[in-house]
Amino acid sequence: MDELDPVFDAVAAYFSVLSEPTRLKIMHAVCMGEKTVSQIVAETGATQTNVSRHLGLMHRQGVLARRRNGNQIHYSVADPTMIELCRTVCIRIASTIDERRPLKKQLLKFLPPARKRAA
Amino acid sequence: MDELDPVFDAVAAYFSVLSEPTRLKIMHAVCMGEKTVSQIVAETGATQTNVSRHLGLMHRQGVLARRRNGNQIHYSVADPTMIELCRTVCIRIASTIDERRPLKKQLLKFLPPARKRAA
DNA sequence: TGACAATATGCGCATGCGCTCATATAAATC
DNA sequence: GATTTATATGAGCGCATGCGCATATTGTCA
Repeated sequence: MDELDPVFDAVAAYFSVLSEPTRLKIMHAVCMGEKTVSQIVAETGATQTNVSRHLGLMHRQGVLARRRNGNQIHYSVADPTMIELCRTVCIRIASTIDERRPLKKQLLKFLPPARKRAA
Repeated sequence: MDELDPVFDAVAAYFSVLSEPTRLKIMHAVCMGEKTVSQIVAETGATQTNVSRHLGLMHRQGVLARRRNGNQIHYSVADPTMIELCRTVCIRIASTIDERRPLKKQLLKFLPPARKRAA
């Protein structure tokens, strides 16, 4: 089974991107369209340094795309699979904790209106 | 955005389970049916201690189900969404690294025969 | 009851990782 | 060129986590 090690490492690295609350906030911020670093900082409430670090990491991983416009840099989702995974997990968690209504409602906010009904 | 913090934490915790190679090996070992701890240890090549730790964690998270049979304990997948996520990521990674054929072939091993053709 | 097999757990270590402070780079504006 | 705005980066800290060794727990069988 050793020859599969690089496979497991790659998959683990992929999931690692989404295993951090701040990065998930960033995904949530840019999933509807590209955003400036400043916008992301404002939306997430995280430090500029910290946001920049995570953005750099996500860009290196191929998750986010960069676009420079003068002074500022716009980030957008480069890997739609990431969004798909987030939606899947949100649906799953929402169904798991049916008793906790407020949290469920918040989770469903992540779904586009169309799929909100389906769930 | 602060009121969404518990949501992001929950989603991050969910993905965290899959962000570790050894736990992915365990998922791969039990995804086709329940297995004994000893069997999982043999299949993954990891230490008994380490496997037991990960199994306990995954069980506490609701990912795996336990079943005691005399001396030994059988673990099985309790959350099918986890498998779905793994398949999604495997497909994604395989398509990303088209040039690295050997790795791609190994990734596709994770898919059931039916979907292997679809991908 | 004693010995052996299967699984879990306390403890300590080492590494990774997220975070912050200060500073560096880059572009715009004066 | 100097200042201001926007973003990135080096250094260091603290904590979480994966791991292994030894040992505890639980069950089986003689």
